[in-house]
Amino acid sequence: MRRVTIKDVAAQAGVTDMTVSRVVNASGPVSEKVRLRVEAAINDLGYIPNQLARGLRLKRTNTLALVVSDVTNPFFTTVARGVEDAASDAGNLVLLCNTDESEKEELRYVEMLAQQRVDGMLLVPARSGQAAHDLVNRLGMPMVVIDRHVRLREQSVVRCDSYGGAASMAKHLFDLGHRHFCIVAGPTGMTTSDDRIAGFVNALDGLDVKVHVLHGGYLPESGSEMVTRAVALEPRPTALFASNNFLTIGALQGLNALGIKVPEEITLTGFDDLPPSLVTAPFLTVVDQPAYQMGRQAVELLLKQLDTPDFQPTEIVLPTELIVRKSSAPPAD
Amino acid sequence: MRRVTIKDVAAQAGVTDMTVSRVVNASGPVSEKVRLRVEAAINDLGYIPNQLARGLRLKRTNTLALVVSDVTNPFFTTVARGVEDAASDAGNLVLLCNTDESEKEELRYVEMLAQQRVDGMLLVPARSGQAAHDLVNRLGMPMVVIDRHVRLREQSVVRCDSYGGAASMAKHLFDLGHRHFCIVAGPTGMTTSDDRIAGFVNALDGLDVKVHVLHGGYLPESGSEMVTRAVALEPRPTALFASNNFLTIGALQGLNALGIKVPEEITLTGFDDLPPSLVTAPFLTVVDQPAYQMGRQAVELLLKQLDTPDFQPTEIVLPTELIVRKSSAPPAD
DNA sequence: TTGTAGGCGTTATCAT
DNA sequence: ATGATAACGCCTACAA
Repeated sequence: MRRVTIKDVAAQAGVTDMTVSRVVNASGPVSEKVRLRVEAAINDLGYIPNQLARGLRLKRTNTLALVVSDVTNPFFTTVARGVEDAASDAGNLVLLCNTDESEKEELRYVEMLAQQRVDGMLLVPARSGQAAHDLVNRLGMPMVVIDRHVRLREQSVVRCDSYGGAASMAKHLFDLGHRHFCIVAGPTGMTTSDDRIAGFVNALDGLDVKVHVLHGGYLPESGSEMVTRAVALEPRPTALFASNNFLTIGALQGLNALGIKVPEEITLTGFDDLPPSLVTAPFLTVVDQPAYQMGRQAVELLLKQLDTPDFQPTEIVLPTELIVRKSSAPPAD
Repeated sequence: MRRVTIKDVAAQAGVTDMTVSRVVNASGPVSEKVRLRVEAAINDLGYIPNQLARGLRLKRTNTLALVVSDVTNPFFTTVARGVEDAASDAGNLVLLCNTDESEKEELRYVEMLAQQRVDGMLLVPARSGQAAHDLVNRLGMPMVVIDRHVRLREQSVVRCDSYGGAASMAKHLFDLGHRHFCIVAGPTGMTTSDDRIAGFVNALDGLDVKVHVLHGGYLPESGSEMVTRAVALEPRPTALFASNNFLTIGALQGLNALGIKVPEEITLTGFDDLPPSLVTAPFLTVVDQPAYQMGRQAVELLLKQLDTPDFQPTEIVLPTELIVRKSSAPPAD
């Protein structure tokens, strides 16, 4: 059950492999007559070009890698869809990797991907992402960072205005009359989370308000856990701001479990919206980011980088949108 | 900026490439002294084995492909996570492809994946999936079909008991007192959908009930659209059963838009649960399938198939679970 | 324990 | 317009 090679096709068509190669890739002059014969042979034999051999020769695999913390998070799911669509449009395949925020996993994947000679990498850095970033750079692998960025490193990034988005949320809540806030955040060190905290806090700078910041994990359970700490603060904050979608959902679950009504007893807001296809009754006031577009643009940037020598690292910052819904209301008093 | 090859390492360590190969793959005897020298050279030079060359020689790429209709559907998102985890555990990478239920796209991907010489394929067939299945078979590519299956073809499948799951739902609704049902289904031809309809209908066979079946697309909008048709039926059905998660959500959105209260005015149920991390207040009565496990087991089956000559097509049918929640209640009357 | 020869399936380059 | 040659980087088989 040997695979059909270019030589088999050549023999069948009575030419050499080079001629077949020219036909397959339209990479050189071939007489009409010969071309037809070769095409017939290709169909007869069911020839499938071997991209391994091709890649070995051309140093190009038409394969990109997407490394995220967890596809299961709808934000990343949507990013992944954008990435796959844009890659597919350009004839590229996408390898998907989940790190679960582990820098060790991240490094392991980068190494595997380097071995696979992927053409480029789309990376959502796990935590600080320094080590992975340095490795990728040392290997000279083209890369575009998505969502978060890596501090103190030159890099191409496609991200959102986390700072401004959080600031707009802070203003919204302040305008509603809130003066005592609690930010439910993930681990420190992620630039998005840090930016969101900074944006929120600085927007309220100079005003007579109190802002607590709680740090925890990045999964819903952690949101639930932090929210029980938040409502135990004295005096109890009247408005909560969670720094990502999983934390927001976890916070809401936690409040439900505690029997605390949103927004009657407390206001809950967050970063990241949920896709309309997942929500029957949109309820949460959130800062939304264009996840799908982030994925698409990251790929476009990466591909441009691939065939531009001396490409300069580029930063693309997409705008966020404040979506006001039922979960935010004036404080009860 | 040439890449370091095995020969560079060999030269640096004062041995031949074969010896380096033996060290890298632990594939033959190497004296302690030489091994240390080679390892030092590998580190010095930052050698990264080229999997293209390796794959070309070994005819093995350690890469699997997952072809689904849309990762954005939480069912497939979860399957994808299971696939990636299991593949990663075995040192494999996963290529992700979205077909959007297009058989043309499906074929295009299968062809690209064959060119990449992936070791095997995990396929959720688009619609009937016949053409893709035949192509994969003709190419002799190992494959495991997930979720749906391809009619009249021998194949390895990991799927759920759609028939039994739907039957248990029918019984649940009948026991609540419902006698007039409407099934909100996707396009015909998908085995899951067809099985769910059959399971539901047959479970009520011989009983004095009425069951309407509506067919449409597979996205939420279609669920909304069908539900407006459903509630216009005379007499209006008292219980709805949607054949997948997107249709269920769409149906609920549609009912909300029409101002029809669930479950007070109508009972709404569906197939597929939503991950707990996405839902704050679980509400829908559903038949749940173990999506993550399906992904994992599919990979395990595929890997077993890879290194078992004459592997016999195997079918794994996982049980479903009826989860009764607030959206189902006795008919109003 | 280590090395030599050859080939995996392509394509760039140069020649005819 | 077509062909011969060599190389991409690695590993199997065999020899030393």
